[in-house]
Amino acid sequence: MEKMAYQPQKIEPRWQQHWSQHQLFRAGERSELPKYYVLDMFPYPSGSGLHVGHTEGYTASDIVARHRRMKGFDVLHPMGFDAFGLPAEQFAIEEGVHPDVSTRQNIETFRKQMNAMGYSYDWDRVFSTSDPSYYHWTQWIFLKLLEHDLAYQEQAMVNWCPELGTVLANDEVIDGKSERGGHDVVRQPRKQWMLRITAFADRLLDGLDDVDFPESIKSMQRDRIGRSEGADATFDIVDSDQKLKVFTTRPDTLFGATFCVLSPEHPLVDELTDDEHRDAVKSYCQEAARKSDIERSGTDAGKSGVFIGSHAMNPCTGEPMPIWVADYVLMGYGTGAIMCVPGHDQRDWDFATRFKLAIVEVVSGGDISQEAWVGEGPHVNSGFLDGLDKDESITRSIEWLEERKIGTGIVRYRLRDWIFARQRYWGEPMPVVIDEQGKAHPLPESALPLELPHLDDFAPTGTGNSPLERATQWSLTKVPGSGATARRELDTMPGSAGSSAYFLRFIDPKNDQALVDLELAKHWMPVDLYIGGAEHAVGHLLYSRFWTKFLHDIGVCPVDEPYAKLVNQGMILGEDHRKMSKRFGNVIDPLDVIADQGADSLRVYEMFMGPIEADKPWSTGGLMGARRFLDRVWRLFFDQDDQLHESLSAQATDDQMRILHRTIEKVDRDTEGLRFNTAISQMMTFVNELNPMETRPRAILEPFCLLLAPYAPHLAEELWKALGHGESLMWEPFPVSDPRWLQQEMVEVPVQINGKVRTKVLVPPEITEDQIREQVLADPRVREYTESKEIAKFVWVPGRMVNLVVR
RNA sequence: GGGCGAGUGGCGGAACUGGCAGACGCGGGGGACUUAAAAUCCCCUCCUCGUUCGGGGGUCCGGGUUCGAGUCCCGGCUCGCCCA
Repeated sequence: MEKMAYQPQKIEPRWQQHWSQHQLFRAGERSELPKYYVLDMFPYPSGSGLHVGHTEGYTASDIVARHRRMKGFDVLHPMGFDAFGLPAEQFAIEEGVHPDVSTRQNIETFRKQMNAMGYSYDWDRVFSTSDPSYYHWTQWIFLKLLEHDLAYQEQAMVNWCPELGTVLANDEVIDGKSERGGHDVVRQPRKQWMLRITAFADRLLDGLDDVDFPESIKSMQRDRIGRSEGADATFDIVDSDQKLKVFTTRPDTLFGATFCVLSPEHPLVDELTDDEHRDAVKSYCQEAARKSDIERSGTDAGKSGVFIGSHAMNPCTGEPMPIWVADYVLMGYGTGAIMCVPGHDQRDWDFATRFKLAIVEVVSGGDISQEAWVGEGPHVNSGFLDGLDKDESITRSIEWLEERKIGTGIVRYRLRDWIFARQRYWGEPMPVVIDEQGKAHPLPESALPLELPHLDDFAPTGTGNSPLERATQWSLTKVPGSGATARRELDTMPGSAGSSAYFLRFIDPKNDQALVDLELAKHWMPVDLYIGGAEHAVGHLLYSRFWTKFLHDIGVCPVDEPYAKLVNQGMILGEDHRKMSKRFGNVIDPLDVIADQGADSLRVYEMFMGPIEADKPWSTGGLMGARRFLDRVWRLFFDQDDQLHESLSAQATDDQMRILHRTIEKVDRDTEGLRFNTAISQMMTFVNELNPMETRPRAILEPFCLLLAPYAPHLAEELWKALGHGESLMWEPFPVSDPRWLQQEMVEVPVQINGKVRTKVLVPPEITEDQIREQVLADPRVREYTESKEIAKFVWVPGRMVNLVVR
């Protein structure tokens, strides 16, 4: 007869079916228990399916979900699909399939893969952002934003990508190319729907103090928000009635301002340019328009610029300051004009040196003939600020500006409002109609969801208009409540719309009266653990935090921070240590791995590779190691003929109890702390130590089986059943370690002499200092080193080590 | 240029609040079993001197604090990410 051994391909599908049939992972069934909400960043259902990078994060969250269930929590662990947006649409266009069809197909593939991994999602709650019953509420939130004056239309400079036929968000543009496809992107003015995220800038900043996110993510968000305190100052222009408003973070250095720089787009450029300089300025501005913000503020910043022939008056010194145009000053930030203090700003110093402009010292402490002095020191050459330090003189200079009504203290942000429109087909329709005067009217809530009309030709129009203009029937409508002719808004929402409140919808996915029932939301929010890639560090996280704060304000969401704890899983690199990519041919498909070694091996291997947040290279050998570990687990339970080991009924020995309880303690603590790699290494140690032992007592194997369950759930179920249990172990209580078995009878204590380990002594853990001192000094090895020497010091760290300082 | 993070065997990585550096796994070497191979099991595997016991060195580099530093402090180098 054929030997069974461990055959994951046979047992895994069986248990997946069992779990799904018995709906074992439904949340909310045990509401008397404390809740735990563990969420993955849901995926774009792309055509290429999941790869092993996705499965790393999903496996981690699944282990946490399973561990928490066994620890007595009611766990909400949902999954859905971020189906609207560019990736799905580009895929559809490339394949010549309607996105509605391709999205469904792709979701089917994703679900198949996720099931094959053995993930314990509550599939009752699944939705896709492209489902009308879901985007109903995305549209509803938009109406609420409109109602609260947080959505508005504006002529704005946008990133227009002719190839994709749409406007892109700043974070979808990298080095002047589109993130998707690498197409050229140009700056263009266009009337756009915008969301006033800037109104929440301070709250988005302050909220970071209260959440458990990686420091790097927090600092990226702080950078993006870019709060800076300073002052606006208004300068007179020599021989002109115009005034020039500049923003500066260092109003205290006003006495050192020797020139001003305007952005090429600044409205006064034309008026203030004299005839002599007009040609040069004009061609400079045209050149600048071709560059992206990133190029302009990049490393060459401050290397170019032209004088326009006018001067502003320095209000402190009364000296004229030549006005220049330079492309490193951006219109989108501050007032689009700056005052330059070359003595104390390196970029201004470089510019002044290059164009031979005056450099004046106003803060002492450096040598401004060599470089700008950006450190602190008493002010000099600064009239009423002389001798004051930085903080004091900032305060005084702002007071001085305000007294003279030529300036004011102000806080500015780098954060821009959120461009909330795409000229693409595959997105949420805006619940808005435009009347013949061009005025926007919101739809009533009763008209939601406004369904996306079916279009056979959904490709971008190429004119900059949305493909929805082809849906003429759909587009033609009336102004709600008036009967006046109108057309629907043809732009659709951007990709990040659907993911900005989805965590709320998972709580109550079938509610057709509200986004989410408030009581249920109070129960489940916030998300206790959110796992996903760092690529969403700013965009998605900032947007969803913004929406959460807004929904909180209008009483719809009980919390104002959605995620209590965030973890970014690292990248899985190819076996060649390069980023996994079709180009390098180093992509690993989880389904192939599952077919070869089983899902449990893949789960255990990915968790064993290293810390969850680190980038780690794939290793086929490493995967085989995980498989061998599970093989050894199998053989721990079964003999050669696949019969349970006869010694199952044996009494557990003290050694066995100690190794078991050490393992329980470490696996529990490490799983809790998301240190899955060390939890697994402890289970490996357990198997290695138990393997040569004579007996395999049930009292040892059963708890181990439960420890293994979150990591290798299929194998654990199979073993649990073999041990004679009729029920799934998914809700069995997680083993608890007994402190009595954590105590060692004797501990081996290293003895150092002058910091070097020379010998070891075996002592009971509760030995006193006097006792161990006596034992150590009597030790023959120690005596070799102490003979005829003085013992200057005796250090005893209880239970850890001894150090003798000998002279 | 600024911020954040990282640098430990041939490789992935361990090391609690300063306390035996290299757990666990991969790879490599040797052995057992086998007609043979695979699989499995056992032993060795940081470098170096040494026959063994043992000695010396060793966590990117240079200093420091400490009885004791991978861990803390100062200075430097390299890499990664973000911002400029």
